[in-house]
Amino acid sequence: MYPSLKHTFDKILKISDEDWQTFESIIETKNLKKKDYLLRQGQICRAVYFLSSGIIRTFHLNDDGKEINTAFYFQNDFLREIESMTNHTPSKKNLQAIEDSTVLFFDKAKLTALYEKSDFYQKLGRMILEKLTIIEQRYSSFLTAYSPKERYLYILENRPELIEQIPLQYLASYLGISRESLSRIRKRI
Amino acid sequence: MYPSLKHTFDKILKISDEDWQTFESIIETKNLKKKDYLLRQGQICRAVYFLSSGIIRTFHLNDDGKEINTAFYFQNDFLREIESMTNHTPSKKNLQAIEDSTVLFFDKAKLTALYEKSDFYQKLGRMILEKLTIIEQRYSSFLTAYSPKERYLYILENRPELIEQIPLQYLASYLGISRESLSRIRKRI
DNA sequence: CTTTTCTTTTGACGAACGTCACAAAATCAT
DNA sequence: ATGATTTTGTGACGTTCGTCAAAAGAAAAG
Repeated sequence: MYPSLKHTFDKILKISDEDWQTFESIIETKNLKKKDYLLRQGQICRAVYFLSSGIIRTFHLNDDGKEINTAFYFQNDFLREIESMTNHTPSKKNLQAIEDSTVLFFDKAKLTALYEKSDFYQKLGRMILEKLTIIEQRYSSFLTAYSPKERYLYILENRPELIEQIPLQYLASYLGISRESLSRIRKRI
Repeated sequence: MYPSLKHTFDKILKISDEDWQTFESIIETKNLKKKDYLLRQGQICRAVYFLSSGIIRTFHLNDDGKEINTAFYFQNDFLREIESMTNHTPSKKNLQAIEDSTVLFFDKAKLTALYEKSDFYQKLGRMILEKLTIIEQRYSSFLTAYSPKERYLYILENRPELIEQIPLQYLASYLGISRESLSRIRKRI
């Protein structure tokens, strides 16, 4: 079961049959229709999520009540909603399906129990976090190092799936600009 | 020895005398004069750093050759230069002292050996990474959710030490704007 | 197929930004 | 102390941005 998750684990740190069997037993599944929420602002996040299929976005509302998108997830991504889960605090962010999606999730309490059982999970958890931290660092460099137009061109070059599959109104705030400005940047090619 | 590091550890995860003694044995120290580099772009980062005293900045050059500052570190901060260390790839970033600084560093190979010895270090490492990831997530939200002026006001309110102790020319790129624009925002109060 | 709803584009306008050049102020080194 | 260097502020200018309002286009619902 869950071959794509197993494959994703294996790429990070080869998982033994035994460890995988134990891990499989804590996996739960959730199906989301387009526009369904996986997590809402204010809720406490109690699980680690792995996107099995579909597309999910992270967004929050700024002081003006405008939606700010800070992440888009595709197949085989781990969702980076660490703050709420780690600190047991209400999430500032929403996780919402952009397309019908299937999410695997691993309950935090069960995961903690696994951490005690075998070193392996602890190590895997650390390595996944390393990857997530790197992604976040790259995103903030991306936002500070480039102008709006350069950011769009960068995405066009390096993450075309965002432009093809994410509504432009969502993508705009991810690029740090308004909907209309993104439209005009696209026009200027 | 190293009371502030021990205290910082304890706040994250209570460290036993035994674990601390083992850990102490791998600690090394580096003193930096103002403008000295702890790490240069292109070098491979081989240690985790903890800033014992002083101020350090992270910056890199964008395509126009302009310096982009993406982090400032103060006393008792862990430095977030994860990508190069984790992936053994040349660093894209520079770590440079803004003031005379003392850095504790923990060699990656020695740290890995500790990870094998006791679960504790593995867990501590994971928890530190969780904190670093949260910081990075907040920074990117900060950049996308607020206008340049709002970003300055936010820093003024929440991180006044940046405005007091970081040269404005460095702070500007951290806020995602030009030196001159920051100067004008300050003028408009 | 048609209507409704949602998304993207366009126009107009004022504000803010980046850039270049230079001036003023502060800091450093001798 | 004083001259050199670095940092910060200002002026001018063209460009791009955000906003509001409305139109055009695409997608969803009946």
